[in-house]
Parts: sequence; structure tokens; C-alpha cells
Amino acid sequence: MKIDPKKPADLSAQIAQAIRDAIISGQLIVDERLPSEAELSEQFQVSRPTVREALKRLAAQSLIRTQRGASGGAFVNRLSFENAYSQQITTSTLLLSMNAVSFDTACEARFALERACAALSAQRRTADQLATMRAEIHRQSQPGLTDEAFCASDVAFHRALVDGADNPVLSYQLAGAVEAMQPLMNMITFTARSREAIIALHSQIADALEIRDGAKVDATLVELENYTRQLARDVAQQRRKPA
Amino acid sequence: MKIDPKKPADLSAQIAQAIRDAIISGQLIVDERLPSEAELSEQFQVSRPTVREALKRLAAQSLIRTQRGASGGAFVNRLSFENAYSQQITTSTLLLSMNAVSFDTACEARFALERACAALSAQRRTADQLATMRAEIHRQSQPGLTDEAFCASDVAFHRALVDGADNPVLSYQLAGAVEAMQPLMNMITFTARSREAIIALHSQIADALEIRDGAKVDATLVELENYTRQLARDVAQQRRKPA
DNA sequence: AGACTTTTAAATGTCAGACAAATAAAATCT
DNA sequence: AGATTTTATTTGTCTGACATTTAAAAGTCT
Repeated sequence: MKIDPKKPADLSAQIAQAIRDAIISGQLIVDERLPSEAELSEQFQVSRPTVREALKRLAAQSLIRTQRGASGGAFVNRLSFENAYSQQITTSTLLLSMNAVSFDTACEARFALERACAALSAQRRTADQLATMRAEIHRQSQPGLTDEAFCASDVAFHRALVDGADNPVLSYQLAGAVEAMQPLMNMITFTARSREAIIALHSQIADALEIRDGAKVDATLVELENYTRQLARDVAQQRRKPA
Repeated sequence: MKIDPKKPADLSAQIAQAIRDAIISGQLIVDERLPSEAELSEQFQVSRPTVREALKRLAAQSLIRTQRGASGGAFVNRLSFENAYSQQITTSTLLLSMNAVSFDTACEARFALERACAALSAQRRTADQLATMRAEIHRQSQPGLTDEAFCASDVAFHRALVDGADNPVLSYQLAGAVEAMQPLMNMITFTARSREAIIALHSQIADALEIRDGAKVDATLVELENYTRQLARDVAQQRRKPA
């Protein structure tokens, strides 16, 4: 683990990269303790604040965790799927908002990815997951539900669908796509009629999953995608010429 | 932008979160300059090193960039797709290696996602992208190619396929899945015969894309997935009883 | 001896003050 | 006016110190 002494700027970034490389390459394994900040500053020939800046960079990526006190220190973190989820969601959300990704583009990506899970989920979904989906459908049909609550339930429904594929890597990838769509979905106001239509499609999906008909799930997702995009177009149109 | 003075530990994390929230909520917009470190330390009533640790955390997530000198400072970064790619790849790679995700699981996810692009790519792929794919196929058939180079070309091929869908969100999501597979793929040694088989399937995919036959692309990807998983099984078997 | 309490040492968290280096704007000179 | 020098601002880094947390060691009592 060495750093280039010729490039004096961004020492903390170099040190962070050196430690990151050590973790990625397996030189540092999960739960292993890094040398103390004092030892690291001696190893890299920099001051402790510089080492600390490097460690904070790694902590921001959940690559390490720190613990105070005797026998404390910085430890290599097991990057859990949950940690990765939340990072992915933050990143995806910012990516969409900062790059002015259109609703259509985001929607297309989200449904394309979700359809990738359809067949697997039809094969493997558990009774529990199906029950979750039914429960969310029921919640969605409650009167007096706010748009935010409806959206949240929508996310939970699709989350259960994705989890049905029983592949953590897929769930992880989809988490970003589905959750990052929420701010965009929140721009849509769901009328009673549009909610009905969505709930009907959700029910169709649940029915298809119940009989493990992957093709039907896929087809219904296409319908749902088209309907969602239509709703977004309507909102855009109404904005253009308001009443 | 306030922090809780009652929880004295992890001040830098709190400050980072406060600034992060301000960025996500749109209070700080792209390319806006943050207050100087001195001003921030006064605002938050902490020392400059603490502020710096917070800023480094944000820099690690590419949320800000810093510039030295007069009229320098920390600026809100436009989170580009490219920045997000590399972070996603790092995260995905670590996620797979640290959680002992099986080859089958990763492979299944990767191809499921890639198949999600197949139909779109068949519709929209440009002549350029097709040419890239042909070029990579040609490279793959060169004799004396190392396994790493073959893998790299394989990634480039699939990258072009995904980019053909002309949806940056899809490309971003897929980047993680495809690239994170590389360390796992590198465990496979590609014999001359297996390379031939893969190249044949690649050619089939390119041919199908040329005539914009999405279903054929999809079917061939299924074949490729099965073949890849078979190769991995063979490697595992050979390891169990080595000659 | 064993269980409980106190002390101690090690580590991170935070602070204050200082200087170096880069950089753009202002001032100066030709 | 244009080129050069100076200056002020800001980040990057260092030194040294103290606070806080925590586990282990030492001590104490039963």
C-alpha cells in the first residue's frame, strides 16, 4: 500500500484509494482492523487529519466503520445489500434529478428492468410475497389515501414482485430503479379513476403470479407501463393549458 | 441547514448529511458554491477539520468537487452518469465478493437485466453500435488473446448492446451488473473451443440486431447464459477432481 | 477463588492555530 | 492598452493538544 509522493495535492484521496484497492483486492478482509490513525499517518508519512479525511471518504462509501475506545479503530465493513441499497437509491435519485432525465426515459428503464424479473418471480414467488402484494393492493383501494401513501404502497407492491425472483442481485439493482422513480411519480396526481385502473392491473399481476404465468405478468407490466406514461403525458398537457 | 448539538459524536457525519439533504432537496443547485470552510465552521459551530471531514465524505460520493485558490471552494457537482457508473461498479463488485454471491445468481441477474435491453436495442441500435459489436467479435477471434483481453472485449460487446437501447438509465444500471461480473468471469479459463462457441453466439446476436429481431436477440442471450453457466460448472467440477 | 469496582491505556473525535500552495482579481508598470 | 507583479482568498496540510469512549488490567471485597 503506497502512495505517490510526487503528486502532493489530494493526499487524502490517494490514501483512500490505496486502502480501497487493498479492500477490493482482498488484502484487507471483512472485519479486519486497519492500523490506528497514528500508525497510518506514520506509514503514509502524512498527518493524522489527512489520514482521517481519507478514512471519512471510505466511511462515506460504507467500506469501513469506526469504533471508539480501546481496541477500537477502523474496521473493514461487510458491504451489506441493505447498505448498498440506500446508496444506490441516493445516487439514482440524484442522477435523475440532476440530469433532467425525462419521465419516459426513467419509466422505460424501470419497467424494462422489472419485466426482467417477471418470469423468475412467476416461478419462484413465495406465498408470503403474494400475500404482501395482495395486502398492498388492498391498501391502495382504501379511500382517503394520500398520493404519497398510494405511491409508497405502489413501491412496496413492486418491491415484493421483484423480491419474488429470489435473486438478491436483481433486488439490489431494481431497488435503485424503482425507488429513484418515486420523486418523478410524485408529480402525478392520482385521480380515483386512475387509481382504479392501476389497482386492476396490479390485481391482474397478482393473479398471474398466483398461477405462475410469467408471460401474463410480463404483458400486464407492459400495459401498466403504457398507462403510467399516459398519465404522465396527461399531467404535462394539463400543465400546458391549465383549465 | 442545522445539526443536532445534543449528539456530540459524529459531527462530520451530521454536517455531511445536512449538506447532502440540501443538495437532494434542491436548496443547493448544481455548480453552486458552498460557503468556504471557514464560513461553514462558523455556521455549524465546529472546527475547520471537522468541516473538512464532512466535505470529504461528500466528495467521496461525487456530490461536490473542490477547487483551490481565490474564488475556489466546494461546488455542487453535477452527478454525471459516468461518475455514477464507476461508483456503481465499485459497489457492485464489492457486494458480490463480500457476500459470496454465487456465480449462478450473479449470472442470472446479469442476463435477466441484459435481456431487458434486447428488444429496445433491436429497435434503436445505431450502425455505429453494431459496428462496435462486430469489431469486438473480430477481436475476440484473434489468436493469442489473453483471457483478460477476451473478457474485456466481451464486456465491450455487451456494453454496446446495452447502449443500443439508447436509454442512459438502463446503461447506468447495467454497467454495474455487467462489470461487476468480470472478477467472477475471470475465474473461467476460456479454451479455444469455448471461445468459438461464445463468438458464434455473439455473431448470432449481432445478426439479429442487424435485422432488428428482438426476439432472436433474447433467445440467443438465453443460450449464452446457459452456456456461460455450463462453463462455470465445468470449472467447478475440474477444481473438485483435478486431473 | 470469584465477583464486583476502579483505574488505566488506547483509540477515535474534536479543537485551535499555523503555514504552504494555488489561483483569480487587483494593482502596478511599461 | 497590455503585460507583469502583487495581493487576498481559499483549499491542502501539519503540529499539538484535549475530550470522550471503551475494553482490559488492576485492585478490592466477600
